[in-house]
Amino acid sequence: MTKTLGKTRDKTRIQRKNTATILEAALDVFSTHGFRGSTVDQIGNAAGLSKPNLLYYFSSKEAIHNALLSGLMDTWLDPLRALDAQGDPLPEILNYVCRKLKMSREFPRESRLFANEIIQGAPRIMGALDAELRPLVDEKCAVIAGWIAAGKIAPVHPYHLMFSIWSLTQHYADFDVQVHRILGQDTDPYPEAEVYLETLFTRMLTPQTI
Amino acid sequence: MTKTLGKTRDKTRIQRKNTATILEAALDVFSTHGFRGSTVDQIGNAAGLSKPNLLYYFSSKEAIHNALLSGLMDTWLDPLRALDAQGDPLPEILNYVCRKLKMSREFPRESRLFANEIIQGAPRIMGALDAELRPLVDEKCAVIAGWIAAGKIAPVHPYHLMFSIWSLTQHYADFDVQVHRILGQDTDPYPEAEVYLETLFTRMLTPQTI
DNA sequence: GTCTATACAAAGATAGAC
DNA sequence: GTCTATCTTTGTATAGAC
Repeated sequence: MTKTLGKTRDKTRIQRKNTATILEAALDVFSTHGFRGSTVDQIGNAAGLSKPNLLYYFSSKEAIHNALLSGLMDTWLDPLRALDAQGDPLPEILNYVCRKLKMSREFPRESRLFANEIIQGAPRIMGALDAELRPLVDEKCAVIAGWIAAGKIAPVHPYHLMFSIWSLTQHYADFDVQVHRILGQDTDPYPEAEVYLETLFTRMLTPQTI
Repeated sequence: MTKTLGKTRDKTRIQRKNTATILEAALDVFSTHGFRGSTVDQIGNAAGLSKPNLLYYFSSKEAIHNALLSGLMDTWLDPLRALDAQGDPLPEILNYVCRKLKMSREFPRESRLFANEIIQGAPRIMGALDAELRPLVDEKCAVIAGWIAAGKIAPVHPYHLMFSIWSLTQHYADFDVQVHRILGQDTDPYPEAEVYLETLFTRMLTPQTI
């Protein structure tokens, strides 16, 4: 609102910074407690801002949640988009598994945010599932079906293969607490998980030449 | 409080019926919205009882939730308890997978209740994880390690094998909405899931004789 | 045992001063 | 842009009539 470019850019910089801080804090809170289980106060505290100030940047609690979700689906699908129909079938799939596992490791909160949303009936991302997820999955499953038909990998149900990759990799983010209760608090499960999953998919997908 | 056995039993019968109705309704609501996302009103409506009447049977919202959780862990571990160290290794594991998948099919709400709890940090069942889940898992993983050492099944990390069984089977209950969005609303995913999982674990665990 | 009415606390959102 | 104070709604739980 001020006239000078300098001040305008200052404002924008603060806004950007606070917006980012809020989203960061909100990710923490929403991913742990779910949408209805989270309060604006909690998010404010986590962000170091007062409740009214927080609502100066976002018009409502739901607006914050939407901002998080709207960016999420895109990022979430990146590893699958990178699956290359022209590549070597088995390595392509193993690399996809690897990328997905890396996402769980690096973005566990995003994974839990997504999981919370799906478990609770996906009320806010049902549209994105139909518009973005399903078409991409259909496309990539067709690729996999092609590889199977060509005898490049062993025959399996492409869609359930997809489900298995998701569930196996996301488990380490979503059920993190349980994994650590079993393996011990100080254990990093990811290195062994990577070995395990590579073994699993290699054995399952290697064509039987007998 | 009445003197005659008849009336006393009548009361008890009503109490049992209403208690069961409430728990049934609460399972519906809690498994969908999580603890903090659920309201006593919702549960009351689902149970066909007024809010105060519901609180006549359970002292608080948390008491209802506790009643559900306390029974859950035991049921949840039954399929794993049945894993028999004396049995044939591969069929034993495949049967465990099968029982676990059947649990997802028959008790999807219980699965989601559990998933909600774990994702949100397991505040109310951390104790049960340490006291019941971990010892049982340790025991059964030792059995599996024995089978591997004896060359009865191919070498894999026993604990990650366990995680993979859980994640693959529970996925069909917890991410039910997503599965149906991908496969179509009217598709029953379980028959093909069973074939897929049997194939997966057979290929992974069959010892390589080469 | 079940209801209506209500107390009480928590949470979302706004007003208005600074 | 940020705060204090406040309004309003919603939600947990209880009081007390029937």
